[in-house]
Amino acid sequence: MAPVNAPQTARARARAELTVAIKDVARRHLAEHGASGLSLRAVARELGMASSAVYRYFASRDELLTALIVDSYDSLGAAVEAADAAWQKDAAAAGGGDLAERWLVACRAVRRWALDSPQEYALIYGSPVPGYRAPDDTIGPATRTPVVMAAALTEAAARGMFGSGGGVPLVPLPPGLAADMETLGPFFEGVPADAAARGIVAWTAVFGLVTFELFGQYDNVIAAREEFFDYAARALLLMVVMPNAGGV
Amino acid sequence: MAPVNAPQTARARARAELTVAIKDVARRHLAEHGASGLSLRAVARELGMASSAVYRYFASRDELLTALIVDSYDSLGAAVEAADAAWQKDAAAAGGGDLAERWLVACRAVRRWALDSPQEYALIYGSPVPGYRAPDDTIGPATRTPVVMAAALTEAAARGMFGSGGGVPLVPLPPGLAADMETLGPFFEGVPADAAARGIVAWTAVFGLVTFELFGQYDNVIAAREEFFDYAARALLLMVVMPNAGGV
DNA sequence: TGTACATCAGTGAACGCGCGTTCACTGATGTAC
DNA sequence: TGTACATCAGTGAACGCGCGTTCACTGATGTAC
Repeated sequence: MAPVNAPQTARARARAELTVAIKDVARRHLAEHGASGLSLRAVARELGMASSAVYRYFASRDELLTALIVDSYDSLGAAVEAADAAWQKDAAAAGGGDLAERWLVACRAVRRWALDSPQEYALIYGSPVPGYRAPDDTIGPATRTPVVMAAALTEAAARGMFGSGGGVPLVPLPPGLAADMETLGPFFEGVPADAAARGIVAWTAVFGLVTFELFGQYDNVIAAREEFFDYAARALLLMVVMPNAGGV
Repeated sequence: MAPVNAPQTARARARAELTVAIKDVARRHLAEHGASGLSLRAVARELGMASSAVYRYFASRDELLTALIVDSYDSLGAAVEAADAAWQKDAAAAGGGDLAERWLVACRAVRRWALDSPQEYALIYGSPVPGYRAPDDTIGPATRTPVVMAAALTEAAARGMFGSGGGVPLVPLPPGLAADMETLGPFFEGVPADAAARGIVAWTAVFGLVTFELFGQYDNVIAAREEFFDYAARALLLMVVMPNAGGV
């Protein structure tokens, strides 16, 4: 296998560039017409090439769509990771750092990204495209964001916020759910299973908030969007650490 | 204006029936091809009529879509109201009734309806149809479900679960959000503004849960769907009454 | 009750459009000797 | 370094399809007198 930075042939370089260009145009079309309105012909037209030429780069419309989905997950994941890295830097400087802040920073990064790229958000968290089945390539990129959000929890556990009991659930989980949490153990090291389950609820809820805001369910309901989102994110965090929250 | 049950002319009756038939077929097509794949021509074809004939019933594709959206909101609202009415009947018989149960019953009704009619759910809570703007007729029907969910909260307030302080927020809200909650006052009689705000978070989160389950975000994550949903709904309720939750 | 007219449902052809995908081809770029 | 061949990008025409919407029309139903 050639080294990553091997001198590319002109052909290979051109190919890589056009692949990116096609995706860029497709992304813009997505933003204007939605996923089901994405057309290979329109993309080709805008790039000034024959529609058949696009088939040298993507074998079908679905394959182009998959590439956009993977890119979107990656883009969101990178944004959240960057926000978390910034928090970690500050925390290291301050010798510790506020975990609630860490959670909030991740939540805000999700919301920011979604507001900045609403159609990409809709592509990955909105209604599934009818007749399209996402291949397994999307799983990895899709995991990046929840992993960061889980990190705040595991650090909370490391700091002993869930009590020295360690793995003993503070609220018993029904058996099937307990088994699920067992499987997810690696993502929640040291976190009691019931708190981890609530963590998944909180993760879900954050995307619920963003979805409602973006898809118009808050029109005529909530005007102070940012204030509400922050308040909600904080309340959800309290829900996760709930049994210890007596004095909060 | 004619009385509601006035003897209709044959023409009027036929019109009403065909209107329903068109919507029924359209709903089925929706379930198979999604909102953007809904085609007037295909609906007409299945009904054995000329595609132009549909225009006697709906002035455009968008108008048909609006009718389906209104129907969907109404269908969900009716399901949740029915579940709540059943709870109220039991509660009256038992002389009170468990409010947590009331909340749970409403949440489950939302989920059940969504699992039974996934494309209708996607139509109203999924990605907006590109180029389609929902008219104001949808607002009323859209309100039915949150109204029921808010009822559990107001009854909790009536029972004094938020303390005798009444309207005094237990956690201060930022000013813009406080103003929003002021506006929403009628829906949350007697409920402290901060608890009402958390109520909106919980409402949002429930739909977030349903959306994640339905749109595949829990694939390979949560297998015990029902157990998880119930657990989540309970945790969210505790979040709403949080400041009093010390012993729960 | 009977007739004359107005209303309405439904037809079928047409307009003008865009789509995904295939295929035989030309000409440029890359590679092996 | 130079030549011969293989690979690949891009073209343009074509296939076969479906769509929303309009329009002039026929014939049935409803209504006013």
